[in-house]
Amino acid sequence: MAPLATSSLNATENSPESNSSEVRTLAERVFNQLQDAIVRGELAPGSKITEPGLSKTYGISRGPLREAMRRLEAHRLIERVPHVGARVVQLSMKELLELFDLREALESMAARLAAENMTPEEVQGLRDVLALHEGQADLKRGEAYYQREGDLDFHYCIVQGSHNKMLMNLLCDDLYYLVRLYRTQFSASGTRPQRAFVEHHRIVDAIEAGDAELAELLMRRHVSASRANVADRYAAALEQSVSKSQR
Amino acid sequence: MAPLATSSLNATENSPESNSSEVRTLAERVFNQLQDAIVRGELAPGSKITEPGLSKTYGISRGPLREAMRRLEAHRLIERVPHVGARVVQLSMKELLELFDLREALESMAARLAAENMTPEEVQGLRDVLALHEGQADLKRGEAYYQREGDLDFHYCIVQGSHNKMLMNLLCDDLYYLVRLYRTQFSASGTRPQRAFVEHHRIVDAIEAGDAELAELLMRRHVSASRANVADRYAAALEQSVSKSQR
DNA sequence: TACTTTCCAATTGTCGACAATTAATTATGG
DNA sequence: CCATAATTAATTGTCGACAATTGGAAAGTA
Repeated sequence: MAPLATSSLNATENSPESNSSEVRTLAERVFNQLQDAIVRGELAPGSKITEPGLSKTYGISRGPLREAMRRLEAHRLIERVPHVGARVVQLSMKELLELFDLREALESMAARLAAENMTPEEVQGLRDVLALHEGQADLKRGEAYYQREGDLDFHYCIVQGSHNKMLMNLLCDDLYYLVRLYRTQFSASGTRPQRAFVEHHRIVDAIEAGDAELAELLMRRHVSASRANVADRYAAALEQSVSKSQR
Repeated sequence: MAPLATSSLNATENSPESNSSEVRTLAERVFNQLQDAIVRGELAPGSKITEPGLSKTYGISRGPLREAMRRLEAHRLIERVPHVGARVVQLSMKELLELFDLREALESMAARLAAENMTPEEVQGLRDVLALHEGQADLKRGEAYYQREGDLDFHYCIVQGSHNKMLMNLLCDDLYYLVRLYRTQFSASGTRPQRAFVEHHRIVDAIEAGDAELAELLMRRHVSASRANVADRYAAALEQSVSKSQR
């Protein structure tokens, strides 16, 4: 399995109409487009989306559109109520922290399995990904590396390395889209500079050494620290908005 | 949140047409029917299901039927290929073991959270469920308690007790249907008599005591033991079929 | 006979129209 | 003026028909 060449994740093409050679059906294409629009924040969280509206916007009939919406619902990117309509999900902080708890349990497991099952080629691919990110501008500027797409590429690779298909489906097909969504919803350009990057390296070291226990532990800490950081920043923002309203 | 009164799980009505007062749409109803048919094994694993066929069988048009099938696909009960068709999933042993790994990670987490968050009323509900099962015939006969629906009720309650919505969705809406499906596919009337039942009691004890760490550990062991049991039985069956073919 | 090519039947994908339900608006009475 | 009820507009649910794609069957050739 080849390592991810670029920071584009999964099969999430960029908006330029995604090459039609790979997308075999209309519903699939509009699903990708909608998914992208939601994750990027172009469709505001909580906003109501209507079938005739989208039907006109994307120039397709309601048939395939409904199919796309069903898939969005399955991925928990929208919420539907029978006979009422659909809205773009709006993650509360509670749900966001729940999401982190899930990631902690699942990704630590993924790291353990990766340490047991990853091939040398796959480990090298992991290192390549890290090297690639290392050269990127935003990391050099000491800005939020771990909050960017690149971070997910790393986690993505490890999940692939677990060789557990069910886990791959769960994390990559379901949860990671929510993670990306949150990053736009909370405009999380967080500041946890090189530390996350160092942690990534340590995790890869453990995986390469085949130390499953250590890899699991390090990944659990890594996600947990990320969670704590998000919670802290949220508490701080809340504090600030409170003091501001008292002024 | 009231404990489950009976051994019927979730909203999975029995085949008797599920009362239409709760099901608001045709697609939803046929989704439930199909789900039931698959989990019960009435639709053979790996068999191809065709839209016109089901359309006639259930007496509805292809529109809502496709919607139901999309939901089945999201729950991983069927697999669809564009322009080709859909088949009922057929779990390999490898995937089944992967499923158990997932459950181990997620349910141990659920047990920990349950120990932290469950209300006394909910704990009482858990005890009621166990008491209910204790009186059932199949347990008394020493038969496979942990392989029956009742077992899932127990796990279901604990997941609910975690008060983590994301976790609840993941386990109850996605994975548990697969677990039930496996039980019919592998005709797993396994023989792990009262042991599982005792383990259940120990877990509830830990939860009631608020001992999160212990609850997590016990649940992890419980699922792991169940997994090992399944793996052993499979290996034995394989061995037997091999020696039989050599005869 | 074996292999390729052509054709056809069946299934899936897409569309537009109609029915059912909901939310909002207006009308009505206290 | 407010609350309640009837009406209306809009949206979702459902249906049947047509177009596009696939897999296999039949025909043809080496």
